[in-house]
Amino acid sequence: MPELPEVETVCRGLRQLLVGRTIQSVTSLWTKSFPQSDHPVLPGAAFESVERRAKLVILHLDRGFSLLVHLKMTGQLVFVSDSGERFGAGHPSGSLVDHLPDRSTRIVFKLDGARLYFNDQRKFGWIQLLPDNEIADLTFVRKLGPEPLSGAFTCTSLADGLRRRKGTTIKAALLDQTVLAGIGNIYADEALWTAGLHPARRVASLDDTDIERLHGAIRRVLSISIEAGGSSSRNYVNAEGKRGAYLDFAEVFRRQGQACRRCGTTIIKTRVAGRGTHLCPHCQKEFIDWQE
DNA sequence: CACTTGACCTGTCCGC
DNA sequence: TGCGGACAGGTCAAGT
Repeated sequence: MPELPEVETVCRGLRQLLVGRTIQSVTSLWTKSFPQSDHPVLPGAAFESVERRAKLVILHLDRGFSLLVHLKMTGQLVFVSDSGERFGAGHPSGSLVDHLPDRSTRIVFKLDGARLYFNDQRKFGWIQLLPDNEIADLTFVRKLGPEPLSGAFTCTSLADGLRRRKGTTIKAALLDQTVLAGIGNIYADEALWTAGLHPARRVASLDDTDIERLHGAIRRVLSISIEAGGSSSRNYVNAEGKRGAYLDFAEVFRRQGQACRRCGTTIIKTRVAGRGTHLCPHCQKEFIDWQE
């Protein structure tokens, strides 16, 4: 599930817990999750820094290599110290991952004094080891659009990105990582409600004001979620195995049948761009493009 | 080129 | 209670 706010939250946690630690060994329980798990550079390598790009976790090691981790739908990176001490136990949003490894555990990094678990129920996620200087050359990294919370993401850059997707719906365009990086199904729905735009609106029908509202909505929704520690959805946990709180504040996602907090109309769930889509039929009017 | 669909997997939930 | 089918937060490779 993890989208930008969840991946950002995981990265912030790992930065505190991982940097300075050394990998002692790597155990693979599912080869396809990390085909290079027995690479000779790994034992003895230390974590230097943690970075996020789009929904990608980048763990920089010394020795000039990095581990790239994509959590896809159900991936988790959970840090557990050898003492068994549970970080943040008793946190209000609670709900810890209990005993690791469990049946979703695919890769175990044994560190000095701790373990890092890569869990992934649906096995879509992956880990890749590669030299630092090759990260930027990866095709899918090169194609990524701007980071929505960076200065590079402006109304103009959004309009430029959308120009390439004029023929499709605004929801499909927001999910396109080459338009902007890091939005997934939850935050697409949330941003479109915030901007008052119907998900099935054709990109070509948006005017400058619409794009301006959408730009602001994207930034606001993502910032609020990061502050809340990401969403509280089923498969997402942060580096300490805890859930976030964002869905407590969600306006439409998984709120079908409940009242819109802006106008009281019942939120509906439908299908747009092949994905479950939540919207308020009053605040997000379908746009009819008249022509004689 | 741009858009849509299917595939990758496991688990859960819902209706019969 | 069991079983089949739809669906789940992502993204690529195919297809049109």
